[in-house]
Amino acid sequence: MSYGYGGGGGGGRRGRRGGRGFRDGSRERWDRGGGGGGGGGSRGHSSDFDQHEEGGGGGGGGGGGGPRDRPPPHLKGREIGLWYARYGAVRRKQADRRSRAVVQMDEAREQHITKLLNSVQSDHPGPARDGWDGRASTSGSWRTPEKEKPRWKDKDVEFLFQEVVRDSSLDDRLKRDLQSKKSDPKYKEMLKFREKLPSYGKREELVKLINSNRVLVVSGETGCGKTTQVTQFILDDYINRGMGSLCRVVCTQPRRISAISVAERVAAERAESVGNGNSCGYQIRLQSRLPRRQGSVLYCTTGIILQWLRSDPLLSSISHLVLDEIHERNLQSDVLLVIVKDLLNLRDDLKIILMSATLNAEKFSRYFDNCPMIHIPGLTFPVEEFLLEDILEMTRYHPQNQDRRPTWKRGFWQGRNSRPEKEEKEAEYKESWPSYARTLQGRYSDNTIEAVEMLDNDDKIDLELIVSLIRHIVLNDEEGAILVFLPGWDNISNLNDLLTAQQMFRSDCFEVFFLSDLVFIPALFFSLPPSLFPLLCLSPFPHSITIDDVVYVIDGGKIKETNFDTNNNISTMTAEWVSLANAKQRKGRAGRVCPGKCYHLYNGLRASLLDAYQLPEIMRTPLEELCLVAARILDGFINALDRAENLTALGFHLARLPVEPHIGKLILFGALLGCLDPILTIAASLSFKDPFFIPLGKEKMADMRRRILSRNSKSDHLTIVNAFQGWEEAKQHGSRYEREYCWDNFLSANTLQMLHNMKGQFAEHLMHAGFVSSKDPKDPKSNVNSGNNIMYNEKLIKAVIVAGLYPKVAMIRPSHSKKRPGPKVYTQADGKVCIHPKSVNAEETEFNYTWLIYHLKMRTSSIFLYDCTEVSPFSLLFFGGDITIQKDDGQETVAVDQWIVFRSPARIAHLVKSLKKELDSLLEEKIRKPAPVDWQNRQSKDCAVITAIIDLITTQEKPTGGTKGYGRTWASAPRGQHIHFNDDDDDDDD
DNA sequence: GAGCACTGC
Repeated sequence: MSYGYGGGGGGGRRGRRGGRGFRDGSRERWDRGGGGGGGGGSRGHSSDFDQHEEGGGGGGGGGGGGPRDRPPPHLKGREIGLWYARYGAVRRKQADRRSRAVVQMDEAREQHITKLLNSVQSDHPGPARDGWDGRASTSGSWRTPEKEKPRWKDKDVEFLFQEVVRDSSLDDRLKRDLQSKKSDPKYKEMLKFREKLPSYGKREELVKLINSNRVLVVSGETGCGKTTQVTQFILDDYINRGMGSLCRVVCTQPRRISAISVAERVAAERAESVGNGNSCGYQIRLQSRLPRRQGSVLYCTTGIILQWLRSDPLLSSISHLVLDEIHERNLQSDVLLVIVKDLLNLRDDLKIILMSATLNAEKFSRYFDNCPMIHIPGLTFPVEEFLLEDILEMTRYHPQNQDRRPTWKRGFWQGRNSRPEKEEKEAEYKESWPSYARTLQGRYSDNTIEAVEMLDNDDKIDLELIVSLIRHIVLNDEEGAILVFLPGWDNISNLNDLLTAQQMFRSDCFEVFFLSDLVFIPALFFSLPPSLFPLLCLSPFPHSITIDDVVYVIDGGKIKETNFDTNNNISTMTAEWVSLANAKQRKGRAGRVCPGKCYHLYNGLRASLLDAYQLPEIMRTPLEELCLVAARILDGFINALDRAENLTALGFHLARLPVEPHIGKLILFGALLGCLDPILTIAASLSFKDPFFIPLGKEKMADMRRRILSRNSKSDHLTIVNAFQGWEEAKQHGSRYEREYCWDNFLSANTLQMLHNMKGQFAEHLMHAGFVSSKDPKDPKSNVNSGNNIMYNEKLIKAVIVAGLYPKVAMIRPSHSKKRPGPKVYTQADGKVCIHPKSVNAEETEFNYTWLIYHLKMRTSSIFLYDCTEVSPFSLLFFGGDITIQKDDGQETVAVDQWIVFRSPARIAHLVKSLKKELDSLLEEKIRKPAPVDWQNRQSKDCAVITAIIDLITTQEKPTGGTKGYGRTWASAPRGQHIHFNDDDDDDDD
């Protein structure tokens, strides 16, 4: 008989899901250390079980040995399942207790640390404050760092602070230049093109409206030329009126790539090169080509403006601020809108131009007190639309292979909505269905009506239907490219497989292209014949392709959406129904050059229930991220008002780093603990993206390369450090080696270069703040503890990762299951979670310790930890939360935040706790008065305490390695006490 | 066994 739920199992499992809920079920499993040892007692109505527990549990030799425990014979059905569930919980608790790592240190260290503590503790009488991250402290030392940091001294930015001052000789020169341009053949040719744009026809009206209003909304679809023309109209109007020097237009773009390409386009239209002090330039993070200070147009990302606001809350150097693509409702553009509205009260000379798609232009006008709007027509051809029932009728398709499993057997989260509004929508849909089905009768065949109903019962996109539709178009319609919108890579890959399996699509006349950057949704690009698309075939940059050749659009009806589930406090990413705005945008992809057709894979009822727009990002984002944006802006305002004393010292520094708080903390610790270079690599990749890519079909190979690069570190973060170091080395040997290295290891050279640049930016910040003495991340003075070129200090780096990312901790329980390899992982809040398959730890079976630290956790098909690093007890004790020392069931333990429990003699635990207090107060002091640690002076208190801790972390925890299950060092699970779980034991959680 | 999309003096 197998362990788990036999006959009554299904019922038990469903009951747990439906009844008390996922989180309650999992929370029970946690041994909270302090909270009463006997787990069974609190819920025990089953005396049979309790007796049994006492009899079987005390043996101590592990569960693997004796005869299998069984439920008492009088229990039946569901009771048996419940008995096993409780039995399993107690057994796990016992096993966890047995498997707790032992925290110890050798006698010499113990004496050394005792002595050290005696010598330093006299320095400050009171106990160290709770935690140094500001959670509990209200003490005065948390106030602003004592010396005010100098303002940013970069040349590029300095001029932005200068107010626009009229310069009449410049006015004259700009006017003469513009006049002479009119005879420049390049300019004239460009002008011919510009004059054909719909926005050019509105030139005079636009200029008039901008000059006579403080805020103007310009609406118009992509392709009407508003992004490239409106800025130029403003500038040229000023120049022509002899006041060019007073004009400085800044136009924000949501994406880096568009800021560059639009600036290049505008420069070309003005027969100039971009930047170089000319009339048009761009600025994005770590990359800029700046125009002249006065009489110019600057395109930049929205984030750049948000950063400027910190130094110059009034944006005093700008005369016109143009916010482009605000209909997208990005987090950053929404935040900027709020700020701009306030800014209008402080600056009566600032002009604001909001550019949006037509769809929601009015909303923005209303937000700005019904400011005037102007509409620019687009240049599009009519597109005929079809709904699911039309498609089924014309293709005579009948669904096969429908998922007929009962709903509860499908994935747990499938069909579950994070937001209550979506549940309501579903209910409304179900209620309206019968009457809608009646309206179909007579207009459509019975076959179609039945098929619509069948497809309605399934969440998945029917890819066979898409194949059938593509066949129909190819056989019955005019020639033209077909663009398919699908919500994810797996859909695209599967559709590609289905298509290429068909004889008719294997001929040379057809070619399938993948575009991943198109309108932010992976889309399958299907065309005939391929000769129509030389760009597609030749261009190494898919996003530079125009899709003017698309005549047919197939809209799968779904879009991937990130959300934040406030009930369970977790980020999610799921495929949801598109909004009307999405559908319209997809439809717009057909008919760019001739009339087109658009096929939506949802029925008329669904169409009537679609939301007008997606919920804006600002409503779907975790508060942490929002607060950060707000804090950074407010920091700028507060600073300007000289009230920075409200920020803690740590907050003060974190607000200045262009990263989220956890990563900022990581960076500061990397500097303070002298291992800057590797930590900055990790920080850059966590805040941007990891440099690995996984091509479709090469997953296994890519996994293998990553595992090799991990060098058995059990760490995705160190894998990235290794990859980065390998890349730096390869680059030194020349670009051919660099290319080969990247190719062999599935690395993106572009991403690695970006990481490199970001590291430089971080180091520069640290230097300006006073934490390090050089802006070179590799400076030896910043890396005294990094290790050497051949071997970096793996253990210390892992400890610093804990310092930055804590409390994002997960617990590992071993699994020796053959059918499901890899560790079983639990977090305190979510219960069982999965390590994402791209992690090097996804299938790891040999861990040295039982704790992981991670950065990104998201719920998609399951709850995944996307990146993780195995970490040691000492690193959690010194760099985690509050330490408590207590006895648990006779065991002497030391725990971090009551949850992460180790066995440790009380004597040692107290020593560790005192040393951590010293570390906290020292770090607090360092952050309050930033200064590089003086590693030369080994006698200094800083150095002595930090060195003692580094010594403990690096020498007192030596896993012997090479064994299965837990590490077998005396600092980990003691010999002879390995935990044995049965192979079928991993069936107990969801 | 899985990868919507962006962004940061």
